[in-house]
Amino acid sequence: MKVSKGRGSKDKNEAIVEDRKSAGKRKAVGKVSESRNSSSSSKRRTGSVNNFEKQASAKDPNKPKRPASAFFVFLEEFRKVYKEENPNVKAVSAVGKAGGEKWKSLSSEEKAPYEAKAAKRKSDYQKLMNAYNKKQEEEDDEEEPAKSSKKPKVNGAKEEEEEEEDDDDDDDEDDD
DNA sequence: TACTTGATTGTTGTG
DNA sequence: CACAACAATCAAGTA
Repeated sequence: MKVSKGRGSKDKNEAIVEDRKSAGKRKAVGKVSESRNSSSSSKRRTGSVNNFEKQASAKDPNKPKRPASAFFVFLEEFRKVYKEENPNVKAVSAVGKAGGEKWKSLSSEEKAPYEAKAAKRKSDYQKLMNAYNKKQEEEDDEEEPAKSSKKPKVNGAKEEEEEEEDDDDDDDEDDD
């Protein structure tokens, strides 16, 4: 029991989720945002509140992008299938709609493999972030110490996240 | 930019 | 100070 929730009285994210869906796009909802709105002003861009920083963060080529969600993983495959069935349709919106519809049609078990894949990506993402984080610390010297200090392979890179490997799934193996 | 949904992230708010 | 929950942006596919 967590005494009380955060700022809002709504302890159910479901309610919000519904709202989000209702609105269609989660943009400028202005529902319970009165609070953070004061500070964030309009929208909290990418990380930084100041538009100035916005570009800074956006210009980070080393910054790992967000991992694809289960839906995106599914989309990747769906796109291929959709393309074969609809070679004429190359609009991303078409695949998005069709994919979204199909996605909802799938059962939890069917989404399971996709979620598993997405989960794996998430782990990798966190790992990349770890490296990215470190980089930020030693940015003072060199961004990529590839010649001086040579670090062949860091095996125990897992901080606290245990990664489960599926032998049956295709994974990136070792690179020599 | 169009569109999909999920996730990541950031900020706020209360205890 | 820390957790919790919301709120907004972004992630890819091509013309």
